[in-house]
Amino acid sequence: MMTMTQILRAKLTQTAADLFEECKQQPPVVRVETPSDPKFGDYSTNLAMQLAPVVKDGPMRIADKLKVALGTVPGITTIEVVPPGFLNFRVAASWFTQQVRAILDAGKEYGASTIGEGKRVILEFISANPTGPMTLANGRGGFAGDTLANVLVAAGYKPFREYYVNDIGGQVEKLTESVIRRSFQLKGIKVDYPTDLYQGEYVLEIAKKLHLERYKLKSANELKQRVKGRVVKMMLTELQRVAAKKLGIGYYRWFRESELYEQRLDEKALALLAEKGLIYKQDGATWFRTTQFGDDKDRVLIKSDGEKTYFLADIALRWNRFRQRKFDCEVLFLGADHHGYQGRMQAAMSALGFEKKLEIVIVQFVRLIKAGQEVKMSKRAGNYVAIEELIDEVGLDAARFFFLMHAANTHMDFDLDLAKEKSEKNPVYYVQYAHARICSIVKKTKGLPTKKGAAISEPAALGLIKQLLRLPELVEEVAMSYDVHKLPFYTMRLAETFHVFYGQVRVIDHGTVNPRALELVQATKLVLAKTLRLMGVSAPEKM
RNA sequence: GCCUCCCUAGUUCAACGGAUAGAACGCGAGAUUCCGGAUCUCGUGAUAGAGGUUCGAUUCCUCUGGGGGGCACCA
Repeated sequence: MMTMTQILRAKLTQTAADLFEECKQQPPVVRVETPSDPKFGDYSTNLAMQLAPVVKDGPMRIADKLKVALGTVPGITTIEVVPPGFLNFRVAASWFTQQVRAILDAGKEYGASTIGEGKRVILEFISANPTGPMTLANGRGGFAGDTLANVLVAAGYKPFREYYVNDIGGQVEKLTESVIRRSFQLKGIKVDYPTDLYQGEYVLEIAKKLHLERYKLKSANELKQRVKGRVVKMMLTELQRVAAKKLGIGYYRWFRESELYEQRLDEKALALLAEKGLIYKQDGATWFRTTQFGDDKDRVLIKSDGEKTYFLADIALRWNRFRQRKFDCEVLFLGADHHGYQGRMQAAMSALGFEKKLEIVIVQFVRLIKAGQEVKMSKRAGNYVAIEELIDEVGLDAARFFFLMHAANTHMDFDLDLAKEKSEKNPVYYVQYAHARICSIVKKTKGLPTKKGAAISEPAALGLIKQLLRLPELVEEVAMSYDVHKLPFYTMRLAETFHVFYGQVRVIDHGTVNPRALELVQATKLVLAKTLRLMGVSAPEKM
């Protein structure tokens, strides 16, 4: 089903091309909006103003020409030209009311789009090191990534959720060392515990579960090797539990860094870069000339001690994703502390011929406020609040909604003391209440006589239909911009519009049902539930 | 010092370069003899400062001030 914006966009593009020579060569990008103020019509475009510098004429004159050339458009009753050059369209009430039927007919498919063209896109998000509990920022990135994946499905892409596990390397070594030392301490053996080891409580818990005394040790090194494997496994299991059970995120795959080395993809990546003369040795280390691709400085791939950097692994990983597994593109969600990583990563992509395949979304930190004071959090020091605790406190729906409301690139504050109180004032309940109310109404209409009602044309009803019609556009918008925060704002708007409608139009009137109003309410339920599902938030029947 | 993100109402956040800058919470005043008052209606109140580009700037550019995060052979 075509939305009115799609119809108008197509019409206007064609008309502009017919009218102006300049538009034949390069078709203008036509934007059609739904103005907030009804006096500007139901739909509006600024095309004439955009065209003014191109065709070198006044916006008002262009708007007039467009209006005349457009002629009549089905469903449109009037076209107004308004200074400084807007074209405002008014839609027939009958067209709107017909759309309700169309939404219900589309059912679960309503809002779906084909702009994705079946492209396979891999989404990597969270990917916190398996060295401690997930942070609030991890959760924030996780909700955004998961939601975007849902939207991409609706937009016709084939998304693939992946968690990249750094199961080897310095951080894992450090955690293992931490666990071993804690184990000794548990047995009453005095060992020192340097401050650069992991300080969190969870290290003790792992140490308790490990029962180190059962190991028959030959050497400290052997102990470490055997413990390491188990520590990683325990941490991984824990992360998987939190993701699935607490965050409500289902990953298709947990990809281990060690898999890359088992497949020798690091060597593959090195060979490719060497072939292009992009590698050199200095001070015993192997360097990659990322400066040739706009990076500030060259980067190390293999350290002088023979250890491979995560950067090398990340390059090998892209080879795996784009060449071996043939993904068309990737969206990578990174914490703000990694933003300096973008330059070298994109440089590597250019070097390997993967230009524009990798899109990086930087998710800004969550600042925790406690008793009016900012809490400085550090994973190593163990003095931070895990996302799991927050969800236990306020519930998954409230947590997801709250985090999703904030655009990824803005810093956000989270007041922990107000978490509980805030959860009751969380707009998610406002939205869910609208859904529950609708379910209740629909249930009550069962078995009641139906009144022969004319089409509904109350302003509140038309306003509600207009909101419902926004969903398909929203899905496309979010799929292209990754602005998932638009979803919760849309549901709030939709719920509000519904509540207003509820106050003005009766579905059940003195024991009889107005069938047109009932249809509209059912369509609203469908759209509300669909949007909430995209966000991973439940749509309760009652609350 | 260099790079980057942010600065909008008392608070937390919205607004592809468009028309009167929107919500939520807070505060103040109202609304229901029938569908869920976790609702609705009205009021309160903001673009950090100075320039620039533009028909038009919260949005783009420059400078200033304030805050977050980077600037490793860590991730």
